[in-house]
Amino acid sequence: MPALKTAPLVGRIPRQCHARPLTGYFPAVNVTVSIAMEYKDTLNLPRTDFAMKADLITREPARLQKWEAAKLYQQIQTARASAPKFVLHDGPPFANGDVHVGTALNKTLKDIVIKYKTIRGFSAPYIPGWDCHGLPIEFKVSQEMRKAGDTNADAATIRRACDAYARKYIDLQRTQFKRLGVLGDWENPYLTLNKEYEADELRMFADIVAKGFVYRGKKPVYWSIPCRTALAEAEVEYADHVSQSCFVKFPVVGQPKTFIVIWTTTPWTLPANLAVAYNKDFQYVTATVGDENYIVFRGLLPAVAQKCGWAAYTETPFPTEQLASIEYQHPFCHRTGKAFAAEFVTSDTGTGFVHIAPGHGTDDYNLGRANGLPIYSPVNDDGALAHTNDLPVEQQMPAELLGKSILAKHGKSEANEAVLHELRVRHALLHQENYHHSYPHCWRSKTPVIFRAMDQWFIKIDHDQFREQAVAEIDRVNWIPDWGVNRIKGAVQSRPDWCISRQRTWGVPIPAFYDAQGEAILDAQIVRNVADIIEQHGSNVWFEKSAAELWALVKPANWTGAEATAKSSDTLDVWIDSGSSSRAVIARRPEIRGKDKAFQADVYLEGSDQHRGWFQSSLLLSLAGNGAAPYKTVLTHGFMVDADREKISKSKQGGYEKPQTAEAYVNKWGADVVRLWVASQDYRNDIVVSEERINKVGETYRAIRNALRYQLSNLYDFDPAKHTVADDKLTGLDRWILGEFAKLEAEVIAAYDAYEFHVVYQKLSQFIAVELSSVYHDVIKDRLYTDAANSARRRSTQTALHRLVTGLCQMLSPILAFTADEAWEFIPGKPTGSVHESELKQSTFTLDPDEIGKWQWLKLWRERLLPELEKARQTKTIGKALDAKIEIVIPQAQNQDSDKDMLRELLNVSALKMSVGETVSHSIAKADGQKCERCWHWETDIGQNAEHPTLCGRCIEAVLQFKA
RNA sequence: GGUGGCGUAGCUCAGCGGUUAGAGCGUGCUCUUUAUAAGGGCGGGGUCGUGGGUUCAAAUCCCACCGCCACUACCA
Repeated sequence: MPALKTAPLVGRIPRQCHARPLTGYFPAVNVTVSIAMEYKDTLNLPRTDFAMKADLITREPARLQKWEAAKLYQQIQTARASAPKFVLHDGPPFANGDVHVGTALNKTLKDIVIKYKTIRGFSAPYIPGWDCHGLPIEFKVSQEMRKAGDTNADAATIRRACDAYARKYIDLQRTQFKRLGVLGDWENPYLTLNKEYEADELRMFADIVAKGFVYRGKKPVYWSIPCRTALAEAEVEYADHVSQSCFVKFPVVGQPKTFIVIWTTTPWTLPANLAVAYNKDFQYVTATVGDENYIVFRGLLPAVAQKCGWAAYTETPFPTEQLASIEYQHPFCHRTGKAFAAEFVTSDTGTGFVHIAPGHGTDDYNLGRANGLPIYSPVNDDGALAHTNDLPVEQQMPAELLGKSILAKHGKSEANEAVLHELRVRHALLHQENYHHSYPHCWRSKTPVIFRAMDQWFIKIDHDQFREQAVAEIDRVNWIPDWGVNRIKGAVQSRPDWCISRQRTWGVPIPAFYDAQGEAILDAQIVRNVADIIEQHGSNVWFEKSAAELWALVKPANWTGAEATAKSSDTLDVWIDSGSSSRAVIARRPEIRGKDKAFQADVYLEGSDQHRGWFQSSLLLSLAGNGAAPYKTVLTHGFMVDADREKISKSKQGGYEKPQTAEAYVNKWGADVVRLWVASQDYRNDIVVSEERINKVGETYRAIRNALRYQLSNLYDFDPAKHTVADDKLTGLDRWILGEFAKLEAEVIAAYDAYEFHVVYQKLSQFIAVELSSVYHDVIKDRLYTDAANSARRRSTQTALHRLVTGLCQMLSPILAFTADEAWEFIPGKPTGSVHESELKQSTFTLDPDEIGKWQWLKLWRERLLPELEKARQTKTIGKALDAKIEIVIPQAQNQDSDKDMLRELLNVSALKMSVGETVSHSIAKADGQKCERCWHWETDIGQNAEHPTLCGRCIEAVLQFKA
């Protein structure tokens, strides 16, 4: 119960009373200052310990401690044990670094959903997770070990260090997430490094292996040179890049001085050139320049001529069908190549001929395969040019090129330079220029990736109509916003086979073996056996034991295949880790297990980049391994962007001056302001991060807080059990606000249900500013303060206030997790200890149609008369509204005295006269009579009581009751 | 290049075929000192991205374009 600030003492003279000569304010009344203050003490002025100043920075951590001590999350779960279930499954953030604002946005949105579902009576458990494996951690750890002088650590040792590193950041991030007010089972999160998780992931993998999805193949994959590993689609991002593009002459065999002209942006792939592609629908021409003939696509000849500086040339048609039999000499290798028709050859850039290196591009690979070319990729793991076994050595690149590094340093790539030099000395280079375009980069090292063919494990997307099934499954899911469906469909429809092997140590091992011939052995039963031993010992067992030991442990009893002589050292793509959570978490944890389908959650909620990331990997794995999508609804949000609308990326290079950690924002504004800011903007678009915007949200926060404070402060003597007034006995004004409030509640609930939190924010803040602050709260001051404390009218208004503050706290609580709970504690007779345990049931309060009509009439008059009062104020006829009396003339007496009183109250004037006349009119004048010392109304009945000569009749009654 | 999203007052958002386009915040002026490091009132502020079209009527539907953003694509 809130402590009373001051006891209402009659007769006691407060200290401050001499601060101002009050006599001037009470004209025609001969009183002393001390008596004036005495009457003030008979007013029911607001009292509360709910502070005006939020002081979130200190108050929020204290409340957090309180929640933890009370085990609030567990209490809520227990209380909702038998309630209908709502499961939001957490996408695991990466266990590295501080919590970024973008991650904070995501977690806050999830928490708003969970808290809303909980307050609507659902059982909505939240099990947070972390993604623990992967390159960034391995990088950091290897770096630290190198600094410490340890350069020769074995895989198991590195992995133990990675484990410790991940756990350290899980602890750090857990603290930061909690600080945001996110409630959940923080003591039992799911971690992709847990051995139970790894085991379930491998069992899922085993199912997919058993169904024939997994194969080993040699095809071009994204390769990150610094990371020395293959990458998946989800691990590349696009960035501007300057390529050293060039136009190159390929001499045609048997036709001296005649060349096919190709254009490439990657000169380093020329040593891998095995063919040239053309488009059979194009018209080609021979351009003669001096004594040389160049074959190009006719439509591009002018552009090529301009670039290559051909001042004058003649043009003769070259029959396209002859291209099929043409043979050309590689410009610097001792081999020849052929031309093949291909549809992907376009007419907008280049020459109409595409240089084909089957080991370095998807189109090239497919064309090469179709025409029996070797998948030749003369690049080693270091990203340097090298010979391979695919071609006779004498046909491969000259020795000068060997060892040249492809990776650009200071804008120059050794390999490109060397190839260009080779072309120049052989007079094969027609033109060279920088070409600006966006190019895929490694998401971790930020360097351009290369396409490189090598032996990898893949999941076959077109296995057994799987791609079509996936697309069909996508249509069964509810995507919010609905354009998300196009995103993921596009991603699935166009994606190549999934390269799932990584040449790294910090990950779940691919439990494959090799026989003496080097043939890979991947068997579902073996994978399951490995899962079992990993569940016991953790995945390090794979790295600690020898191939022979492992083989003995996991070889199936009825094995008839080849004997293993070596084990795989590859690990699984981390997207397999997090993508397996439907099996390893949803189906595993009883509190979130699905009813119809054990592995299926109600909602996934992540940033829109996850359409090609977690949404996709989860869908593909769950569909392949479980038979259906792991979610019913997928909610997507945009990103945090700065004032210039640039994405604030976690891994952005260059960095920001200001730290973009959640902590920085929370420490400056408090979690509730951050949460309110998140809620305030339409998260389906990007969320703009700027001081200006957060500060504005801070203003709204203060308005909300003040409204709650005003309501609480006027309930200090209200006991709902004793004083609640029945609906039909409430005054018209109170019924009106409750009617408005019921409408608001319906709108807010609808907005929450549609996950449109910015609408919740708008509706709530506007209701507080318009209906409450400028109308209701302003009008009820008079009756709350001056009526007798226990009068029916005052209790009626308190009944309304009590309902308002209760409902407001509940509607606000998903967003203002701390403040709503803080205010809740001050509500007399609150139904539960914390607002987060309470249940928001939709109100059934409605106004009668004639009441609604009456209020329309009243509001119309209020709108009409307020500007008139302002005019009177400006001419100094009155100061405040109470100094005025108003007369209005209406056509017919459709309203009774009570309506007249209501209008007077709504306008806060001392007197209102209503009369019937021909035309509508109104007039404003200074009020008659004298100003009552206590309530400041101007009344004509002042001075009728000898004991209280300065009071009006109403106040005399109140004061007499007060004394009694 | 392709696909998608967005573009309404300084800011955040409503409105999504029908009266002079709304709200809050901010801003200017002002009242109040009984929510007081609070509260009230009044005012200013918008070619609803641009240009066409459909319609009696368009911010709202259609088309084109412009701008911003995201995704996508080895432009070889």
